[in-house]
Amino acid sequence: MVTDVSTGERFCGGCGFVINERIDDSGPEKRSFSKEEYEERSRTGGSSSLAKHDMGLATVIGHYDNDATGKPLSASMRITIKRLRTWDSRSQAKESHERNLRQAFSDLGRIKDKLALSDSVVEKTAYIYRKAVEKNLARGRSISGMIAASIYLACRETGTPRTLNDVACQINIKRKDVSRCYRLLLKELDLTMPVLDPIKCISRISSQAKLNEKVKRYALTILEDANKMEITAGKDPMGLAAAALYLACVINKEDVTQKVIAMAAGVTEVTIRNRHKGLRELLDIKMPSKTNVAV
DNA sequence: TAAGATAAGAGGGACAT
DNA sequence: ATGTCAGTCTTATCTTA
Repeated sequence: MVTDVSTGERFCGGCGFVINERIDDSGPEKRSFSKEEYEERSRTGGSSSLAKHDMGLATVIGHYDNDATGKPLSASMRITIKRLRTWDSRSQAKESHERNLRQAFSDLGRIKDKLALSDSVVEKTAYIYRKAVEKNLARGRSISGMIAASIYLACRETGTPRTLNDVACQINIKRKDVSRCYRLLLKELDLTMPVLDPIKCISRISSQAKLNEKVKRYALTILEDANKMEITAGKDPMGLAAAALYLACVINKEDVTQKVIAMAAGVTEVTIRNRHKGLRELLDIKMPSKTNVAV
């Protein structure tokens, strides 16, 4: 059992199931939500403003504290009705949410194997997806898109190396749809994803491409310099790391092609070339005093 | 064959209207 | 809310060493 201090939720540490929510979760936000829901519903049967006053015939409980004849309710009755109203809207919202979750989690189960996800990633995905559904972010969007974004998010959080492309391909949807949902989740759930650490990128690429330690360290110093010169802003960290590694290879006379590194980094050779060019210009400024290496 | 160059196209952020 | 703009990355094709 874990308590999320920021939201006050208590949830199972094992499966991410939310056991109970904070009581003032149903503050002003909730009221406006149920009102919308309300008008939406009442529109199915004629004029909306009339439907709201249809003297108890609607399937939802009206939000005016009058009785059938229009007279105000007594204080105690008002409280009773208020509670009924809460449960009324809650049960309706819950039901559709549950349907959505069932569908989503059955999808998740199928995808888990395809992407070789660990259990903890799956749990995290489920937790994220639940939050998304609670916030009504899933409405009007495809379940697969949201579940894909949740998976990607969970991977990023747990440091599981899966690219946006990996996820999108396995779920059979377009990459851009996943990334759209992903960004939405980041924004709406107030999550901040640390920018991919170039250092981690370097070790990942070099292990994938089987590069030696020396090159790795050299690439790191290149990246540090690049950071100081502020030419890294807005660039794909993977591409940057790949270019630094490539440059380090060239300088150290390692026989590694751009293609190998590009494959390992998941970027194209062109990107490596572009970054590579920039890095070389940087080195030309600062190299001459140091080692005089032919490039 | 690997590396470099170039061009067209896509997706997204910033900013103004 | 919608359109425009600059910058990035990708794909594809051609040239060069």
